[in-house]
Amino acid sequence: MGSGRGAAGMLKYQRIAEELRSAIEAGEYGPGDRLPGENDLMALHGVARMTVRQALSVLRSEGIVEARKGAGVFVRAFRPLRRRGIQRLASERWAAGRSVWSADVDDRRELVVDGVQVAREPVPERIAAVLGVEPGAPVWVRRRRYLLDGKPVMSAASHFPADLVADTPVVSPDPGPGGVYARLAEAGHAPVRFREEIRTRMPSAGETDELRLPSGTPVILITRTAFTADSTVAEVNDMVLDAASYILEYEFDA
Amino acid sequence: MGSGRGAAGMLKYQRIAEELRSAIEAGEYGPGDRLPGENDLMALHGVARMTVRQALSVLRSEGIVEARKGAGVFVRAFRPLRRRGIQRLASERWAAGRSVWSADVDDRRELVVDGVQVAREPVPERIAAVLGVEPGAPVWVRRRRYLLDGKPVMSAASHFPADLVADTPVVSPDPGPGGVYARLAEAGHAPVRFREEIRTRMPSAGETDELRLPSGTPVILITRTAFTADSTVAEVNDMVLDAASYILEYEFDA
DNA sequence: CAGGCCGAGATCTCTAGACAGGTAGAGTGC
DNA sequence: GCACTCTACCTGTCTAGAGATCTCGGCCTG
Repeated sequence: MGSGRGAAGMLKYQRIAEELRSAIEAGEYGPGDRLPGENDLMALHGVARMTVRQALSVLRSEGIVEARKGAGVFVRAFRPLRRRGIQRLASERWAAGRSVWSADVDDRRELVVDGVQVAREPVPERIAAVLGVEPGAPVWVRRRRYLLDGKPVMSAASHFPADLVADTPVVSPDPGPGGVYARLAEAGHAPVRFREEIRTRMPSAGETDELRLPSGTPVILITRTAFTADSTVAEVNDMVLDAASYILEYEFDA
Repeated sequence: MGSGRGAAGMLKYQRIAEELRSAIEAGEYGPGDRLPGENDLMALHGVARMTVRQALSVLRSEGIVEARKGAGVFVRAFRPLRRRGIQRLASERWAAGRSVWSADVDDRRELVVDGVQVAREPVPERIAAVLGVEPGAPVWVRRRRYLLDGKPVMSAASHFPADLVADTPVVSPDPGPGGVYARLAEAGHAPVRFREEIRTRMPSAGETDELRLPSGTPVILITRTAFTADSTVAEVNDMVLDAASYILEYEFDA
């Protein structure tokens, strides 16, 4: 048969995708509901399996449905956290001994830290210049993952210049109340200014794996640089967030 | 043949995708270069066309490759703009009569405005609550698109309460030096505080169309709310950015 | 030399069928 | 009532082939 513009000027797989999409938008299928299966759609539209699969792959890559092998195709939900970029780093917060992250969760949902690892590693090239150390020089790296309702929503790797944090609680797995910023302050390296750089792209295979992302979800990359009063860099924090789990917020004066 | 784990524990299409991916990362194919075509890959790996296509679709959905029908599959480039969220809205800037957007382009590349439209429209539901007007009430909407080297990288729609901007240059296509914020200030509604909310997802069909996005590129949604000194909302600006064209930056004190 | 035509080659769409492997509910046995 | 097995169903992978449609460079004409 080949292709050729179909009846309504639309390709078959586009027609099927469009029909399902508008059914979802109309609320016929709510979050978590199962869509008709491949076999149903084949019979319903009189097309081959691969055509139905292409229609479903459109919806998957748009991130509005998620296929679970052996079970079916399901409508995805969007229930993001709100991450307040500026207030959460206000110094009263970490000075008071509260964790920086408690500012993230607006509902009663809980972010838990998973698998903290602290190690001395050679500095990645991209970060060496920002930290102001020689490429390949050792830095301290704190890696951890954050789970929401058991699902990973973010992974982070903080990089500290080795001479700044050696023999401080910053390099112990549990840095104590107020987090690493409170410890940095006690060591005379209080962060006074932050820069956050944000970009977004589709995840690499490793990121998909680590955050257990369904296909069709982008990741948000945030690189935060913390500056001390004498303009040295105390930390470079590389974060990878599940885009479907976050809304970022920045509030500031003109 | 069916599937079943292949030789190296990897599926055929994954093996092909992985091979191409690492060749790209190794620099064998630079930005803009053409990859081997479907027929070449079929012959080279001894697989069916659909299998090669699935491999290429993995790379496309990762956004590292872009197919041009009739021509081939090409490696994509990533040359983003830097958008400084806070400095660019500092009041000295628009008071001095400079356009807000000149702060975006760091290189010598130029952002040009395309197709400004100003109209009175019923307020979208999502924005009504923020603006503090009745759902469906008329508001003034400024729509425009921004092009970089002829390619659209962002579209924006600013919403103003009707009573605030009626009979001001804010609702004329060309608001004059300093942009709409300077005009709002002259009308006694100078923005003194901003909130930007950021989220990210795959684009809808309309967004793909308007920004001419290749598949595999997410969009960044920024909603900026501008507050005046008496805490009323002067503007809600809904922006859609091509994620491959932007790095966002926010810099602030602890 | 400019401009249009044309064809080779590229991707895109679609078919019909097959097997692999995961899921979840029904039914069975204790 | 509980745990286990079995099975029908579902998605994932792959084949071999064919027509549609777009691109781009070469050729030919004026």
